[in-house]
Amino acid sequence: MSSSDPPMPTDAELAILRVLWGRGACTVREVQDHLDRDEPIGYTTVLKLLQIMLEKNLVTRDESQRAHIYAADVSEPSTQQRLVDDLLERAFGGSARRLVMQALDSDRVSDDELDDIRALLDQLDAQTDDDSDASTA
Amino acid sequence: MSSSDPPMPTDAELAILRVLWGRGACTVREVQDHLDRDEPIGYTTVLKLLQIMLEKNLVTRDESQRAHIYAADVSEPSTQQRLVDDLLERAFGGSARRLVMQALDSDRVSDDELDDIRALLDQLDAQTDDDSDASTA
DNA sequence: CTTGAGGTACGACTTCTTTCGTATTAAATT
DNA sequence: AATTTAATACGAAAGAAGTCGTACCTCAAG
Repeated sequence: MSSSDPPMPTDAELAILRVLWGRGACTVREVQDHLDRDEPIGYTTVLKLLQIMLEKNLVTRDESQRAHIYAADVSEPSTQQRLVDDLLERAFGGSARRLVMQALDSDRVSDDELDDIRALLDQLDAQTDDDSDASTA
Repeated sequence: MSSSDPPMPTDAELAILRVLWGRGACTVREVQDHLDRDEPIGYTTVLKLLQIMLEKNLVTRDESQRAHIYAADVSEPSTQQRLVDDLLERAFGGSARRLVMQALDSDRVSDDELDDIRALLDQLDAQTDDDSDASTA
């Protein structure tokens, strides 16, 4: 294996990844400028974090220019999936149902979002049916 | 304020809370015996964690017996809610829709669970309508 | 050539979490 | 009463995460 299992990003690393996912490859300064934290964060702090993330293979960097350009080396969905799975294990005993219910039961979900989710449910139903059909074959 | 805002439980603390939620009030030894960790964990470690959790108001204890009895002082749903909200902010930019989709998109969800979730969706639709009516009053 | 702006590298400090060793206390048993 | 057993309390070490200061490098402008 070469880089099969990237480690779970820490809090600060996740904040940086979110910038890279949102804006694409960035210099250190760009990342710093677009982190939205409560507290402002020093330039060298961001730099150091990116260097650590490079070692962990969470990002890649292009050193061809003087200002190195960093890009995410893990995808947003796969990272989110790992975070959700982790929370699922740690706090919900693996029950996705209960996690989803907690998520929905916050007041953060709009009607439109509910519609979207309902659509996804339908789609999953179809998939699950396909699966069971396939598994009986 | 007296104890209005309990802090977010750490990993080890959450594991302990899960024992207390599942089994009700416990002695230190009971907690230790029912923690399912990869590594076994020392008695005094559990004790120390519970003492810290007591200071943080995550648990209460009954000292009337020689072996103190600890009980969760935060509820499972409210804690789960806070963990979900936290993940929502940190990784999903507050979009519950996307979190739910990640959660559902794992292969962990059965048909029955999907039905449950659909039922909750319907219920939420009703609630949302009620809320908008009420908020105009 | 000198200087200064803007970059990288890296060590070190702080705080938080987890862990356990050791001291002490209290009860029960002999 | 003495001893053993089982508990609590507490200090402190080890590790991880986040933060920044400082040193150094490079290039371009004067």
